[in-house]
Amino acid sequence: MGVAERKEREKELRSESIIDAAERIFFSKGFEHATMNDVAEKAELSKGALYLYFHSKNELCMAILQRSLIILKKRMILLLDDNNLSGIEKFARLARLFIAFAKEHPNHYNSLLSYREHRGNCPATGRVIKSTIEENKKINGIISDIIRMGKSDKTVNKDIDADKLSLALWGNFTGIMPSSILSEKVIPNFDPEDIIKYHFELLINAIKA
Amino acid sequence: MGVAERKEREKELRSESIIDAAERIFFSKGFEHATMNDVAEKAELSKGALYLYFHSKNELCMAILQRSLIILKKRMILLLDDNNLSGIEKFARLARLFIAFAKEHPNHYNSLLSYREHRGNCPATGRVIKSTIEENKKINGIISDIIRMGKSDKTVNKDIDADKLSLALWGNFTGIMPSSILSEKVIPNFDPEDIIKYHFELLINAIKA
DNA sequence: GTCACCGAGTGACCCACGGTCATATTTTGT
DNA sequence: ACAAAATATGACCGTGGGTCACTCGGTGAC
Repeated sequence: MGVAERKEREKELRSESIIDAAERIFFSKGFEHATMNDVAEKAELSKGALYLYFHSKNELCMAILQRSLIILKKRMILLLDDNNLSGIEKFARLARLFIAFAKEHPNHYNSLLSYREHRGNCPATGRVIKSTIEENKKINGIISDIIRMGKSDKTVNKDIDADKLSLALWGNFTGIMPSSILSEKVIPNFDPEDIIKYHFELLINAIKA
Repeated sequence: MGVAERKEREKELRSESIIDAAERIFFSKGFEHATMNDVAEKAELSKGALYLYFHSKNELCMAILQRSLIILKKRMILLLDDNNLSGIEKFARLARLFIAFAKEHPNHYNSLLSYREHRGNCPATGRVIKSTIEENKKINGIISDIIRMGKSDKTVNKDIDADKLSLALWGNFTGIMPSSILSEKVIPNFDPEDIIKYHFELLINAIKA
């Protein structure tokens, strides 16, 4: 009697295909100017059906954000598991990883930045919010692990607080890039990559053993 | 014939009083849930009149954001002009200044974080956008000046790039705090202050002469 | 003093859009 | 075969940003 299981699977698939549609619409028109009707049409469903899967436009957007975190996480896991690199080297590569992610997935990177905008309008108890937080937790965990790895192999100063530094880095990632948008008009030839790289250089100097 | 001048002044005053009203409404209800009718009522004007002064709800919000930058700038100028402190000491106090600003003006700090949300929907040529960018430029300038001051008085390593570090710091400020909102549920007893302070400590270690 | 003019201010109105719900359709269990 | 349950529909609603034809009072020319 696998009917319940099959239904579950199908529900999951529908949900994913709605997110697919939402990504296309939101990424091309922008969240503000995209409508739920647009999404419904792209998903080949009626508008009402969307609300069987997501509480609101904002929650749908959070689902996209969650995907972004997963993409990023996967890349980070590859880095974490690379046995040819010392801890401090992995740390250094985080800079490149962040930049590459933002360049290769500009829309997903963008979605990360509007977290605040959507979070407030989602029911805090919803499954989407919960699993998004879960992903974020994992990402912070991976950064911490990399730093701790550096402490183990003596390439990172043993007094460094892995958890705090991990959070600071995440702040940089979600802060420097957008602030660059504000600054792009201000500083001629401004290059956010450059800023991130420079900042990492300073930090590496500060934490190496 | 001071009529034109008087009218200009009055127009300026009206504009400011609209921003006053908008601050009260937006800060108490949140941008999303506040309506232009609310603002009009608080400003003792009709809704139509608001649009004589601001192109859109988003532009009105940018005007608030600009105020936030001005408040922050004033505090930074006081620090910059303090003759009792060395360059590196001023740099160190920036951490406290950021934290104090965010604590004492939580709503204004918040408004800074929604820059991206509003920017896209304002005419890029509007006076509000232009003067907001101007303020941001000044703030980055002040941070750079502080760092350069440190290089002059030999408390900061002469190889430090003041402009890049300035942008990195601004990114931290607008990144760590909001990321803390995401993380608050993740890390028990998470304290964003702590993260900022810790991050500054590392940087100070990295840049001191 | 009069009067045409100008621009600030008004608020009824438009309409796009998020969200709902009574109803229809399909699937399931017996 | 048929009822019950699950899934989907789309007309409809309310809200709220933004507009515009109009009012009104101060201004300055004569």
